[in-house]
Amino acid sequence: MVLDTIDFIDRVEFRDAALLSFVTSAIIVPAYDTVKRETGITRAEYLLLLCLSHYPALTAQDVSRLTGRPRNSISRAVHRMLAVGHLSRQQDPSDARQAQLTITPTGRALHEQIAETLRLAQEDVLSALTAAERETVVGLLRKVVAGQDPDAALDPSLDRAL
Amino acid sequence: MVLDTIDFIDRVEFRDAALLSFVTSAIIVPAYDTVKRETGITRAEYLLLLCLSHYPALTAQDVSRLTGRPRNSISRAVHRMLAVGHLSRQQDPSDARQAQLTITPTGRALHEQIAETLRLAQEDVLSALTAAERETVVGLLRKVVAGQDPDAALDPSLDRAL
DNA sequence: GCAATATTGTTCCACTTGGAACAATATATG
DNA sequence: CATATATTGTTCCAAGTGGAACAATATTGC
Repeated sequence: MVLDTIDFIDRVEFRDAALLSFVTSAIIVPAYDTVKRETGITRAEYLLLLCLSHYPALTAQDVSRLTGRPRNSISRAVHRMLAVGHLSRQQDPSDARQAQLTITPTGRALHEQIAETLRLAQEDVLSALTAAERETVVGLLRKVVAGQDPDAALDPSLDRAL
Repeated sequence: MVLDTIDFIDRVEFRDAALLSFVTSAIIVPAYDTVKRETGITRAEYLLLLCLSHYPALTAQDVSRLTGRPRNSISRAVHRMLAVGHLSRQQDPSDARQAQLTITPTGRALHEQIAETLRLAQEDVLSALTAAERETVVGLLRKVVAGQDPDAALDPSLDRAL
């Protein structure tokens, strides 16, 4: 029996979603495995660093909403990253429930290493396209993203695949 | 603080991968949650049914390779689906180690229900594109898939997102 | 033909994950 | 102003997951 994932995808009832999923996974999965092996960092932890490296300060709740991961996952990630000094936490004076999280220089350095791994994986997979083709795909994906119901759009967020 | 996942994606170091991931998740995650809620079916189980509904018979190992999930996950899924009568197993006479798996009518019906959920979610998200645009994206994604190293291509498979 | 190696499917276990309940604090409502 | 409701972050727990070791069988190499 000849088994070929690619032929299989072509016959699936939701082929377009399967194609998207396959390409996404082809980038994300190997890259994330590399990150985990090289740094021991967990997915929630890396999403946390990613968010904090793009905002001056965020609460755990902010990160949860931005990434679509539940608050307890983020809470765990915050504690681990605090323990190894990749971020710092400052109690919010105006609201005793929440704390502002900030990334430290070592956290930022780690983030840059991880981002580079992801970026390389992305280039590796997408190099099958010419520059113009890639621009076309990106443009159309942006159109899809822009077309989502804004309320619903926050939900899928970066969950699961990224 | 204004938090917008979409703006965030635009600033990420690996933006194209993030876009792909977002669109994939926007389809897959809500659809899969619906499937789980409505049918109680697990991801490995649904991948199993999906594979078996597209091949006359497969071994557990075949399914593992097609989906990229480890054999023990498939083994568990096979036992659960056998228990509820969604598939049948027949010992291979030519190789006592393996068994041929076949989907039953009830399994096929369940698969069709699940596939319809996925297909609707796909249409919902991708309806932001015109038919021509969608064809363009699909064509370019196929080119990306075709451009992958065939050995590596089997690995990401349907893992993680689908 | 036999020993070494590979493959299939399973069990076991350690780990990650996310839902639910919770305490502390803040906000809304009458 | 007091009570009801909402929000933040945490802990606990049940479930899913995948690596590793395993027994049974097949294949390979000498």
